[in-house]
Amino acid sequence: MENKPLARKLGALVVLSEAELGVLEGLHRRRRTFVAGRDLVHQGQSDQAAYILISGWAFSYKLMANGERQIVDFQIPGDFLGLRSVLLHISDHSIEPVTDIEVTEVHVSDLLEAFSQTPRLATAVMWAASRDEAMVVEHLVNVGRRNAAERMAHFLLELGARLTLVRLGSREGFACPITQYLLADALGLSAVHVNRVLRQLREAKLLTFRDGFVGFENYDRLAEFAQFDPTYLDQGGPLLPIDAAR
Amino acid sequence: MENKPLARKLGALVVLSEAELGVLEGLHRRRRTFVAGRDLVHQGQSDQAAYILISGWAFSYKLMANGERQIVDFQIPGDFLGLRSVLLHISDHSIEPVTDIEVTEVHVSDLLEAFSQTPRLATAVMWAASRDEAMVVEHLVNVGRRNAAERMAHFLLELGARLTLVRLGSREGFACPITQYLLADALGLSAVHVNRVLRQLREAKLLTFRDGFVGFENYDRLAEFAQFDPTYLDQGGPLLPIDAAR
DNA sequence: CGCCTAGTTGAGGTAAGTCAATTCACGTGG
DNA sequence: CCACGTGAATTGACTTACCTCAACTAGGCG
Repeated sequence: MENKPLARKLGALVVLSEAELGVLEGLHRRRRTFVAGRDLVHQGQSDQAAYILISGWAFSYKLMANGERQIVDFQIPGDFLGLRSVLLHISDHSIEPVTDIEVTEVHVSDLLEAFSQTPRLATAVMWAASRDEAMVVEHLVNVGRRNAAERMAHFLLELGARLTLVRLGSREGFACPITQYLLADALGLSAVHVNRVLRQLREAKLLTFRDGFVGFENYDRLAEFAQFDPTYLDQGGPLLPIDAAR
Repeated sequence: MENKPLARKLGALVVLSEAELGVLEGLHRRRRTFVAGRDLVHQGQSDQAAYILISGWAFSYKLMANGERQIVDFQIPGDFLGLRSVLLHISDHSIEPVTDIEVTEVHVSDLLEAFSQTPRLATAVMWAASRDEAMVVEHLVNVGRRNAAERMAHFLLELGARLTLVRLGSREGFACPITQYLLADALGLSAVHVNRVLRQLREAKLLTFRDGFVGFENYDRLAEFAQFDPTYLDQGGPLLPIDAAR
Protein backbone atom coordinates (compact mmCIF):
# COMPACT_ATOMS: atom_id res chain seq x y z
CA MET A 1 0.00 0.00 0.00
CA GLU A 2 2.74 2.45 0.93
CA ASN A 3 4.59 1.41 -2.19
CA LYS A 4 1.71 1.68 -4.65
CA PRO A 5 1.21 5.36 -5.26
CA LEU A 6 0.30 4.68 -8.90
CA ALA A 7 -2.60 2.49 -7.85
CA ARG A 8 -3.62 5.20 -5.43
CA LYS A 9 -3.48 7.85 -8.14
CA LEU A 10 -5.42 5.86 -10.72
CA GLY A 11 -7.74 4.59 -8.00
CA ALA A 12 -8.66 8.14 -7.09
CA LEU A 13 -10.28 8.44 -10.50
CA VAL A 14 -11.31 4.96 -11.50
CA VAL A 15 -12.56 2.11 -9.42
CA LEU A 16 -10.05 -0.63 -10.13
CA SER A 17 -11.03 -4.24 -9.71
CA GLU A 18 -8.95 -6.77 -7.84
CA ALA A 19 -7.87 -8.24 -11.15
CA GLU A 20 -6.80 -4.85 -12.47
CA LEU A 21 -4.90 -4.10 -9.30
CA GLY A 22 -3.19 -7.44 -9.75
CA VAL A 23 -2.08 -6.60 -13.28
CA LEU A 24 -0.87 -3.22 -12.07
CA GLU A 25 1.05 -4.98 -9.35
CA GLY A 26 2.63 -7.23 -11.95
CA LEU A 27 4.23 -4.19 -13.57
CA HIS A 28 6.24 -3.58 -10.42
CA ARG A 29 8.66 -6.42 -10.81
CA ARG A 30 11.98 -4.91 -11.81
CA ARG A 31 12.74 -2.55 -8.96
CA ARG A 32 15.69 -0.18 -9.19
CA THR A 33 17.10 2.78 -7.32
CA PHE A 34 18.90 5.89 -8.53
CA VAL A 35 20.85 8.44 -6.56
CA ALA A 36 20.06 12.13 -6.46
CA GLY A 37 21.58 14.33 -9.13
CA ARG A 38 22.52 11.59 -11.59
CA ASP A 39 20.44 11.57 -14.81
CA LEU A 40 18.49 8.41 -15.52
CA VAL A 41 17.52 9.50 -19.01
CA HIS A 42 19.65 11.67 -21.27
CA GLN A 43 18.35 14.02 -23.91
CA GLY A 44 19.02 12.33 -27.24
CA GLN A 45 19.24 8.87 -25.72
CA SER A 46 17.39 6.13 -27.56
CA ASP A 47 16.07 2.70 -26.68
CA GLN A 48 15.18 3.47 -23.08
CA ALA A 49 12.51 1.96 -20.90
CA ALA A 50 9.87 3.81 -18.95
CA TYR A 51 9.73 3.93 -15.16
CA ILE A 52 7.12 4.26 -12.48
CA LEU A 53 8.26 6.40 -9.58
CA ILE A 54 7.74 4.69 -6.21
CA SER A 55 9.41 7.07 -3.78
CA GLY A 56 11.37 10.30 -4.04
CA TRP A 57 11.17 13.16 -6.51
CA ALA A 58 12.59 13.66 -10.00
CA PHE A 59 12.29 16.25 -12.75
CA SER A 60 12.36 16.28 -16.53
CA TYR A 61 14.14 19.10 -18.31
CA LYS A 62 15.59 20.30 -21.56
CA LEU A 63 19.11 21.62 -21.80
CA MET A 64 19.97 24.57 -23.99
CA ALA A 65 23.19 25.12 -25.90
CA ASN A 66 24.23 27.94 -23.57
CA GLY A 67 23.97 25.69 -20.52
CA GLU A 68 20.67 27.04 -19.23
CA ARG A 69 17.89 24.60 -18.71
CA GLN A 70 14.11 24.62 -18.55
CA ILE A 71 12.48 22.18 -16.18
CA VAL A 72 9.34 20.84 -17.83
CA ASP A 73 7.81 19.16 -14.80
CA PHE A 74 8.57 17.49 -11.51
CA GLN A 75 7.61 13.87 -10.98
CA ILE A 76 6.32 12.61 -7.66
CA PRO A 77 5.46 9.10 -6.47
CA GLY A 78 2.91 7.47 -8.76
CA ASP A 79 4.10 9.34 -11.86
CA PHE A 80 5.56 7.80 -14.99
CA LEU A 81 9.05 8.76 -16.09
CA GLY A 82 9.73 8.83 -19.80
CA LEU A 83 6.40 7.37 -20.86
CA ARG A 84 6.26 9.54 -23.94
CA SER A 85 9.79 8.69 -24.98
CA VAL A 86 8.80 5.06 -25.29
CA LEU A 87 6.64 5.89 -28.28
CA LEU A 88 9.43 7.81 -29.95
CA HIS A 89 12.82 6.54 -30.87
CA ILE A 90 14.64 9.30 -29.09
CA SER A 91 14.03 10.97 -25.79
CA ASP A 92 13.72 14.71 -26.30
CA HIS A 93 14.47 15.53 -22.68
CA SER A 94 16.52 14.42 -19.71
CA ILE A 95 15.33 13.17 -16.33
CA GLU A 96 17.20 13.71 -13.09
CA PRO A 97 16.30 12.59 -9.56
CA VAL A 98 15.98 15.40 -7.01
CA THR A 99 16.37 12.93 -4.16
CA ASP A 100 17.43 9.31 -4.14
CA ILE A 101 14.55 7.52 -5.80
CA GLU A 102 13.02 4.07 -6.07
CA VAL A 103 11.44 3.14 -9.36
CA THR A 104 10.16 0.10 -11.19
CA GLU A 105 11.31 -0.34 -14.74
CA VAL A 106 8.58 -1.05 -17.27
CA HIS A 107 9.24 -2.36 -20.76
CA VAL A 108 6.93 -1.47 -23.58
CA SER A 109 6.04 -5.13 -24.01
CA ASP A 110 4.93 -5.45 -20.36
CA LEU A 111 2.79 -2.39 -20.71
CA LEU A 112 1.17 -3.54 -23.93
CA GLU A 113 0.49 -6.94 -22.44
CA ALA A 114 -1.07 -5.39 -19.36
CA PHE A 115 -3.25 -3.31 -21.64
CA SER A 116 -4.47 -6.27 -23.60
CA GLN A 117 -5.42 -8.01 -20.37
CA THR A 118 -7.37 -5.09 -18.98
CA PRO A 119 -8.49 -2.43 -21.44
CA ARG A 120 -9.77 -0.28 -18.59
CA LEU A 121 -6.24 -0.06 -17.30
CA ALA A 122 -5.08 1.05 -20.72
CA THR A 123 -7.61 3.86 -20.70
CA ALA A 124 -6.56 4.84 -17.20
CA VAL A 125 -2.90 5.01 -18.20
CA MET A 126 -3.70 7.00 -21.32
CA TRP A 127 -5.73 9.29 -19.14
CA ALA A 128 -2.67 9.78 -16.92
CA ALA A 129 -0.60 10.60 -19.99
CA SER A 130 -3.18 13.15 -21.15
CA ARG A 131 -3.14 14.69 -17.71
CA ASP A 132 0.64 15.03 -17.91
CA GLU A 133 0.26 16.85 -21.19
CA ALA A 134 -2.42 19.12 -19.73
CA MET A 135 0.03 20.00 -16.98
CA VAL A 136 2.70 20.98 -19.48
CA VAL A 137 0.15 23.18 -21.20
CA GLU A 138 -0.68 24.82 -17.91
CA HIS A 139 3.02 25.41 -17.25
CA LEU A 140 3.22 27.15 -20.59
CA VAL A 141 0.36 29.43 -19.61
CA ASN A 142 2.06 29.95 -16.28
CA VAL A 143 5.38 31.04 -17.74
CA GLY A 144 3.85 32.95 -20.63
CA ARG A 145 1.17 34.95 -18.91
CA ARG A 146 1.62 35.15 -15.16
CA ASN A 147 4.00 37.34 -13.20
CA ALA A 148 6.60 35.84 -10.90
CA ALA A 149 4.50 35.76 -7.73
CA GLU A 150 1.40 34.30 -9.36
CA ARG A 151 3.58 31.82 -11.18
CA MET A 152 5.19 30.62 -7.99
CA ALA A 153 1.86 30.36 -6.19
CA HIS A 154 0.24 28.49 -9.05
CA PHE A 155 3.10 26.09 -9.33
CA LEU A 156 3.12 25.21 -5.64
CA LEU A 157 -0.64 24.86 -5.56
CA GLU A 158 -0.49 22.42 -8.46
CA LEU A 159 2.20 20.40 -6.74
CA GLY A 160 0.13 20.38 -3.56
CA ALA A 161 -2.94 19.13 -5.39
CA ARG A 162 -0.97 16.37 -7.09
CA LEU A 163 0.67 15.30 -3.83
CA THR A 164 -2.67 15.25 -2.09
CA LEU A 165 -3.87 12.65 -4.60
CA VAL A 166 -1.18 10.27 -3.36
CA ARG A 167 -1.54 11.31 0.28
CA LEU A 168 1.72 13.22 0.45
CA GLY A 169 0.14 16.63 0.87
CA SER A 170 -2.94 18.49 2.06
CA ARG A 171 -4.44 21.97 2.12
CA GLU A 172 -1.98 22.70 4.93
CA GLY A 173 1.08 22.11 2.76
CA PHE A 174 3.63 19.42 1.91
CA ALA A 175 7.22 18.34 2.33
CA CYS A 176 9.19 19.65 -0.64
CA PRO A 177 12.81 18.76 -1.45
CA ILE A 178 13.12 21.33 -4.24
CA THR A 179 15.81 24.00 -3.99
CA GLN A 180 15.29 27.58 -5.06
CA TYR A 181 17.62 26.96 -7.98
CA LEU A 182 15.38 24.19 -9.28
CA LEU A 183 12.34 26.38 -8.75
CA ALA A 184 14.02 29.07 -10.84
CA ASP A 185 14.65 26.66 -13.72
CA ALA A 186 11.07 25.44 -13.58
CA LEU A 187 9.48 28.87 -13.52
CA GLY A 188 11.77 30.61 -16.00
CA LEU A 189 13.11 32.97 -13.33
CA SER A 190 16.49 33.65 -11.76
CA ALA A 191 17.27 32.05 -8.41
CA VAL A 192 17.64 35.47 -6.84
CA HIS A 193 14.20 36.50 -7.94
CA VAL A 194 12.71 33.24 -6.69
CA ASN A 195 14.01 34.12 -3.28
CA ARG A 196 12.50 37.59 -3.38
CA VAL A 197 9.16 36.30 -4.55
CA LEU A 198 9.06 33.73 -1.77
CA ARG A 199 9.69 36.47 0.75
CA GLN A 200 6.96 38.55 -0.81
CA LEU A 201 4.45 35.69 -0.55
CA ARG A 202 5.53 35.00 3.02
CA GLU A 203 5.07 38.65 3.99
CA ALA A 204 1.65 38.65 2.34
CA LYS A 205 0.81 35.70 4.60
CA LEU A 206 -0.08 33.55 1.61
CA LEU A 207 2.50 30.78 1.84
CA THR A 208 5.77 29.83 3.49
CA PHE A 209 8.62 27.73 2.16
CA ARG A 210 11.19 26.95 4.82
CA ASP A 211 13.25 23.94 5.78
CA GLY A 212 11.88 21.79 3.00
CA PHE A 213 8.26 22.39 3.81
CA VAL A 214 5.70 24.40 1.84
CA GLY A 215 2.94 25.76 4.06
CA PHE A 216 -0.27 27.20 2.63
CA GLU A 217 -1.11 29.96 5.11
CA ASN A 218 -4.41 30.81 3.49
CA TYR A 219 -5.32 28.29 0.83
CA ASP A 220 -8.39 30.01 -0.58
CA ARG A 221 -6.83 33.43 -0.84
CA LEU A 222 -3.73 31.90 -2.40
CA ALA A 223 -5.77 29.99 -4.97
CA GLU A 224 -7.60 33.15 -5.91
CA PHE A 225 -4.38 35.13 -6.11
CA ALA A 226 -2.85 32.56 -8.47
CA GLN A 227 -6.05 32.02 -10.47
CA PHE A 228 -5.62 28.36 -9.69
CA ASP A 229 -8.35 26.31 -11.33
CA PRO A 230 -7.49 22.63 -10.84
CA THR A 231 -9.93 21.20 -13.38
CA TYR A 232 -7.04 20.40 -15.70
CA LEU A 233 -5.69 18.03 -13.04
CA ASP A 234 -8.88 16.14 -12.44
CA GLN A 235 -11.14 16.02 -15.43
CA GLY A 236 -13.68 13.66 -13.93
CA GLY A 237 -11.68 10.65 -14.91
CA PRO A 238 -11.17 8.85 -18.18
CA LEU A 239 -13.83 7.60 -20.52
CA LEU A 240 -14.93 4.75 -18.34
CA PRO A 241 -18.27 3.28 -17.32
CA ILE A 242 -20.21 5.59 -15.05
CA ASP A 243 -19.65 3.20 -12.16
CA ALA A 244 -16.30 4.95 -11.78
CA ALA A 245 -16.77 6.59 -8.39
CA ARG A 246 -15.27 9.86 -7.30
CA MET B 1 -4.17 14.41 -52.90
CA GLU B 2 -4.50 18.14 -52.28
CA ASN B 3 -7.01 17.37 -49.55
CA LYS B 4 -5.06 14.74 -47.66
CA PRO B 5 -2.41 16.59 -45.73
CA LEU B 6 -2.71 14.10 -42.87
CA ALA B 7 -1.76 11.22 -45.14
CA ARG B 8 1.11 13.35 -46.40
CA LYS B 9 2.28 14.08 -42.87
CA LEU B 10 2.09 10.51 -41.64
CA GLY B 11 3.44 9.28 -44.95
CA ALA B 12 6.55 11.39 -44.49
CA LEU B 13 7.43 9.21 -41.53
CA VAL B 14 5.83 5.86 -42.16
CA VAL B 15 5.30 4.00 -45.37
CA LEU B 16 1.55 3.50 -45.46
CA SER B 17 0.08 0.66 -47.46
CA GLU B 18 -2.83 1.06 -49.85
CA ALA B 19 -5.11 -0.54 -47.27
CA GLU B 20 -3.97 1.84 -44.56
CA LEU B 21 -4.43 4.81 -46.83
CA GLY B 22 -7.91 3.53 -47.49
CA VAL B 23 -8.77 3.37 -43.80
CA LEU B 24 -7.35 6.85 -43.33
CA GLU B 25 -9.49 8.00 -46.21
CA GLY B 26 -12.52 6.49 -44.51
CA LEU B 27 -12.04 8.86 -41.59
CA HIS B 28 -12.69 11.82 -43.86
CA ARG B 29 -16.40 11.32 -44.26
CA ARG B 30 -18.09 14.05 -42.24
CA ARG B 31 -16.74 17.23 -43.77
CA ARG B 32 -17.49 20.56 -42.16
CA THR B 33 -16.38 24.18 -42.43
CA PHE B 34 -15.94 26.88 -39.80
CA VAL B 35 -15.50 30.61 -40.26
CA ALA B 36 -12.51 32.57 -38.99
CA GLY B 37 -12.68 33.90 -35.47
CA ARG B 38 -15.50 31.71 -34.20
CA ASP B 39 -14.43 29.08 -31.63
CA LEU B 40 -15.08 25.48 -32.57
CA VAL B 41 -14.20 24.16 -29.14
CA HIS B 42 -14.77 26.04 -25.90
CA GLN B 43 -12.70 25.68 -22.78
CA GLY B 44 -14.78 23.64 -20.33
CA GLN B 45 -16.92 22.14 -23.06
CA SER B 46 -17.57 18.41 -22.77
CA ASP B 47 -18.62 15.70 -25.19
CA GLN B 48 -16.90 17.07 -28.24
CA ALA B 49 -15.49 15.23 -31.21
CA ALA B 50 -12.03 15.57 -32.65
CA TYR B 51 -11.27 17.07 -36.05
CA ILE B 52 -8.68 16.72 -38.73
CA LEU B 53 -7.73 20.02 -40.32
CA ILE B 54 -7.91 19.92 -44.13
CA SER B 55 -7.30 23.53 -45.09
CA GLY B 56 -6.77 26.80 -43.26
CA TRP B 57 -5.15 27.57 -39.92
CA ALA B 58 -6.43 27.38 -36.35
CA PHE B 59 -4.98 27.80 -32.88
CA SER B 60 -5.60 26.33 -29.44
CA TYR B 61 -5.42 28.60 -26.43
CA LYS B 62 -6.25 29.00 -22.79
CA LEU B 63 -8.11 32.01 -21.51
CA MET B 64 -7.21 33.63 -18.20
CA ALA B 65 -9.59 35.27 -15.76
CA ASN B 66 -8.19 38.74 -16.57
CA GLY B 67 -8.96 38.30 -20.26
CA GLU B 68 -5.41 37.61 -21.40
CA ARG B 69 -4.78 34.44 -23.28
CA GLN B 70 -1.91 32.12 -24.00
CA ILE B 71 -1.86 30.41 -27.37
CA VAL B 72 -0.60 26.87 -26.92
CA ASP B 73 -0.05 26.03 -30.57
CA PHE B 74 -1.19 26.73 -34.08
CA GLN B 75 -2.69 23.96 -36.16
CA ILE B 76 -2.01 23.64 -39.85
CA PRO B 77 -3.42 21.27 -42.49
CA GLY B 78 -2.89 17.65 -41.46
CA ASP B 79 -3.06 18.38 -37.73
CA PHE B 80 -5.62 17.03 -35.29
CA LEU B 81 -7.81 19.44 -33.37
CA GLY B 82 -8.88 18.43 -29.89
CA LEU B 83 -7.46 14.94 -30.03
CA ARG B 84 -6.41 15.03 -26.39
CA SER B 85 -9.79 16.29 -25.25
CA VAL B 86 -11.39 13.14 -26.57
CA LEU B 87 -9.69 11.11 -23.88
CA LEU B 88 -10.84 13.49 -21.17
CA HIS B 89 -14.36 14.42 -20.35
CA ILE B 90 -13.70 18.12 -20.55
CA SER B 91 -11.65 20.17 -22.96
CA ASP B 92 -9.12 22.23 -21.04
CA HIS B 93 -8.60 24.69 -23.87
CA SER B 94 -10.41 26.47 -26.67
CA ILE B 95 -9.79 26.27 -30.40
CA GLU B 96 -10.36 29.11 -32.82
CA PRO B 97 -9.87 29.23 -36.59
CA VAL B 98 -7.43 31.89 -37.82
CA THR B 99 -8.87 31.66 -41.31
CA ASP B 100 -11.96 29.97 -42.62
CA ILE B 101 -11.19 26.28 -42.30
CA GLU B 102 -12.26 22.93 -43.66
CA VAL B 103 -12.17 19.97 -41.32
CA THR B 104 -13.42 16.45 -41.09
CA GLU B 105 -15.11 15.43 -37.88
CA VAL B 106 -13.90 12.22 -36.31
CA HIS B 107 -15.76 10.36 -33.59
CA VAL B 108 -13.86 8.33 -31.05
CA SER B 109 -15.58 5.19 -32.25
CA ASP B 110 -14.39 5.73 -35.84
CA LEU B 111 -10.88 6.26 -34.63
CA LEU B 112 -10.89 3.16 -32.44
CA GLU B 113 -12.32 1.08 -35.25
CA ALA B 114 -9.67 2.35 -37.65
CA PHE B 115 -7.05 1.44 -35.10
CA SER B 116 -8.32 -2.09 -34.70
CA GLN B 117 -8.22 -2.54 -38.47
CA THR B 118 -4.68 -1.29 -38.85
CA PRO B 119 -2.50 -1.24 -35.74
CA ARG B 120 0.27 0.50 -37.66
CA LEU B 121 -2.08 3.42 -38.18
CA ALA B 122 -2.77 3.51 -34.47
CA THR B 123 0.92 3.75 -33.76
CA ALA B 124 1.30 6.47 -36.35
CA VAL B 125 -1.50 8.52 -34.83
CA MET B 126 -0.11 8.07 -31.34
CA TRP B 127 3.22 9.17 -32.71
CA ALA B 128 1.55 12.31 -34.04
CA ALA B 129 0.05 12.94 -30.61
CA SER B 130 3.43 12.51 -28.95
CA ARG B 131 4.92 14.93 -31.42
CA ASP B 132 2.26 17.48 -30.51
CA GLU B 133 3.21 17.10 -26.89
CA ALA B 134 6.89 17.48 -27.71
CA MET B 135 6.04 20.73 -29.46
CA VAL B 136 4.26 22.07 -26.40
CA VAL B 137 7.33 21.19 -24.34
CA GLU B 138 9.50 23.07 -26.81
CA HIS B 139 7.19 26.08 -26.58
CA LEU B 140 7.62 26.01 -22.83
CA VAL B 141 11.39 26.08 -23.25
CA ASN B 142 10.96 28.84 -25.78
CA VAL B 143 8.92 31.09 -23.51
CA GLY B 144 10.85 30.19 -20.36
CA ARG B 145 14.42 30.51 -21.54
CA ARG B 146 14.77 32.43 -24.77
CA ASN B 147 14.67 36.18 -25.29
CA ALA B 148 12.10 37.77 -27.55
CA ALA B 149 14.10 37.67 -30.78
CA GLU B 150 15.27 34.07 -30.38
CA ARG B 151 11.77 33.08 -29.40
CA MET B 152 10.27 34.62 -32.51
CA ALA B 153 12.89 33.06 -34.76
CA HIS B 154 12.50 29.65 -33.18
CA PHE B 155 8.75 29.77 -33.44
CA LEU B 156 8.74 30.72 -37.12
CA LEU B 157 11.37 28.11 -37.93
CA GLU B 158 9.26 25.44 -36.27
CA LEU B 159 6.21 26.53 -38.22
CA GLY B 160 8.23 26.49 -41.40
CA ALA B 161 9.46 22.96 -40.74
CA ARG B 162 5.97 21.72 -40.02
CA LEU B 163 4.54 23.38 -43.10
CA THR B 164 7.29 21.92 -45.24
CA LEU B 165 6.16 18.43 -44.23
CA VAL B 166 2.78 19.09 -45.86
CA ARG B 167 4.27 21.02 -48.80
CA LEU B 168 3.07 24.42 -47.64
CA GLY B 169 6.50 25.81 -46.92
CA SER B 170 10.19 25.57 -47.73
CA ARG B 171 13.56 26.93 -46.64
CA GLU B 172 12.58 30.10 -48.49
CA GLY B 173 9.56 30.79 -46.28
CA PHE B 174 5.81 30.28 -46.18
CA ALA B 175 2.46 32.05 -46.44
CA CYS B 176 1.35 32.95 -42.93
CA PRO B 177 -2.07 34.33 -41.97
CA ILE B 178 -1.07 35.10 -38.37
CA THR B 179 -1.34 38.67 -37.11
CA GLN B 180 1.17 40.27 -34.77
CA TYR B 181 -1.43 40.15 -32.01
CA LEU B 182 -1.71 36.38 -32.32
CA LEU B 183 2.06 36.10 -32.39
CA ALA B 184 2.18 38.07 -29.16
CA ASP B 185 -0.26 35.74 -27.44
CA ALA B 186 1.68 32.71 -28.62
CA LEU B 187 5.09 33.97 -27.54
CA GLY B 188 4.09 35.56 -24.25
CA LEU B 189 4.99 39.05 -25.49
CA SER B 190 3.12 42.28 -26.09
CA ALA B 191 2.00 43.11 -29.61
CA VAL B 192 4.15 46.22 -29.61
CA HIS B 193 7.24 44.26 -28.75
CA VAL B 194 6.47 41.67 -31.41
CA ASN B 195 6.55 44.45 -33.94
CA ARG B 196 9.91 45.74 -32.69
CA VAL B 197 11.42 42.27 -32.70
CA LEU B 198 10.27 41.65 -36.26
CA ARG B 199 11.93 44.89 -37.31
CA GLN B 200 15.10 43.87 -35.51
CA LEU B 201 15.19 40.51 -37.29
CA ARG B 202 14.49 42.18 -40.61
CA GLU B 203 17.31 44.69 -40.09
CA ALA B 204 19.63 41.83 -39.16
CA LYS B 205 18.72 40.27 -42.51
CA LEU B 206 17.55 37.09 -40.84
CA LEU B 207 13.88 37.00 -41.75
CA THR B 208 11.06 39.12 -43.09
CA PHE B 209 7.36 39.00 -42.28
CA ARG B 210 5.33 41.21 -44.59
CA ASP B 211 1.99 40.95 -46.32
CA GLY B 212 1.24 37.54 -44.91
CA PHE B 213 4.48 35.96 -45.96
CA VAL B 214 7.40 34.85 -43.80
CA GLY B 215 10.69 34.88 -45.68
CA PHE B 216 13.81 33.22 -44.34
CA GLU B 217 16.58 35.51 -45.57
CA ASN B 218 19.36 33.31 -44.30
CA TYR B 219 18.04 30.00 -43.06
CA ASP B 220 21.24 28.61 -41.59
CA ARG B 221 22.21 31.74 -39.74
CA LEU B 222 18.66 32.07 -38.44
CA ALA B 223 18.60 28.48 -37.21
CA GLU B 224 21.85 29.01 -35.40
CA PHE B 225 20.67 32.27 -33.90
CA ALA B 226 17.52 30.59 -32.55
CA GLN B 227 19.29 27.41 -31.48
CA PHE B 228 16.74 25.58 -33.59
CA ASP B 229 17.25 21.83 -33.36
CA PRO B 230 14.33 20.16 -35.14
CA THR B 231 14.88 16.65 -33.81
CA TYR B 232 11.82 17.02 -31.59
CA LEU B 233 9.72 17.38 -34.74
CA ASP B 234 11.04 14.36 -36.55
CA GLN B 235 12.12 11.59 -34.26
CA GLY B 236 12.77 9.05 -36.95
CA GLY B 237 9.19 7.92 -36.93
CA PRO B 238 7.19 5.77 -34.55
CA LEU B 239 7.99 2.29 -33.37
CA LEU B 240 7.32 0.60 -36.66
CA PRO B 241 9.01 -2.11 -38.68
CA ILE B 242 12.32 -0.98 -40.11
CA ASP B 243 10.84 -1.01 -43.58
CA ALA B 244 9.52 2.43 -42.75
CA ALA B 245 11.53 4.53 -45.14
CA ARG B 246 12.68 8.07 -44.59
C1' DC C 1 38.39 23.85 11.11
C1' DG C 2 37.24 25.13 6.62
C1' DC C 3 34.78 24.28 2.46
C1' DC C 4 30.58 23.81 -0.07
C1' DT C 5 25.89 24.45 -1.06
C1' DA C 6 21.55 26.95 -0.17
C1' DG C 7 19.63 30.90 1.03
C1' DT C 8 19.38 36.09 1.59
C1' DT C 9 19.81 40.92 0.54
C1' DG C 10 21.40 45.36 -1.85
C1' DA C 11 22.61 48.21 -5.92
C1' DG C 12 22.23 49.06 -10.47
C1' DG C 13 21.10 47.61 -15.39
C1' DT C 14 18.04 46.12 -19.17
C1' DA C 15 14.55 43.65 -21.73
C1' DA C 16 10.10 44.05 -22.32
C1' DG C 17 5.63 46.32 -21.00
C1' DT C 18 2.30 50.29 -21.21
C1' DC C 19 0.29 54.26 -23.10
C1' DA C 20 -0.42 56.92 -26.88
C1' DA C 21 -0.24 58.79 -31.47
C1' DT C 22 0.15 57.94 -36.48
C1' DT C 23 -0.21 55.52 -40.76
C1' DC C 24 -2.14 52.45 -43.98
C1' DA C 25 -5.32 49.21 -46.21
C1' DC C 26 -9.90 47.81 -46.31
C1' DG C 27 -14.63 47.82 -46.58
C1' DT C 28 -19.17 50.03 -46.26
C1' DG C 29 -22.64 53.20 -46.64
C1' DG C 30 -24.34 58.04 -47.58
C1' DC D 1 -16.90 58.96 -55.09
C1' DC D 2 -15.68 60.32 -50.82
C1' DA D 3 -16.33 60.18 -45.64
C1' DC D 4 -15.92 57.26 -42.15
C1' DG D 5 -14.83 53.34 -39.18
C1' DT D 6 -12.12 49.46 -38.14
C1' DG D 7 -8.25 46.38 -37.63
C1' DA D 8 -3.32 45.86 -38.32
C1' DA D 9 1.11 47.64 -38.25
C1' DT D 10 4.47 51.11 -36.73
C1' DT D 11 6.99 54.21 -33.81
C1' DG D 12 8.21 57.22 -29.65
C1' DA D 13 8.42 58.23 -24.65
C1' DC D 14 8.31 56.45 -20.34
C1' DT D 15 7.82 52.71 -16.72
C1' DT D 16 8.75 48.40 -14.55
C1' DA D 17 9.50 43.57 -13.57
C1' DC D 18 13.00 40.89 -13.54
C1' DC D 19 18.10 40.08 -14.18
C1' DT D 20 23.06 40.38 -13.01
C1' DC D 21 26.71 41.03 -10.06
C1' DA D 22 28.24 40.90 -5.66
C1' DA D 23 28.58 40.37 -0.85
C1' DC D 24 27.24 38.03 3.21
C1' DT D 25 25.04 34.33 6.44
C1' DA D 26 24.02 29.78 8.02
C1' DG D 27 24.06 24.91 8.11
C1' DG D 28 26.28 20.32 6.98
C1' DC D 29 30.07 17.47 6.62
C1' DG D 30 34.70 15.65 5.60
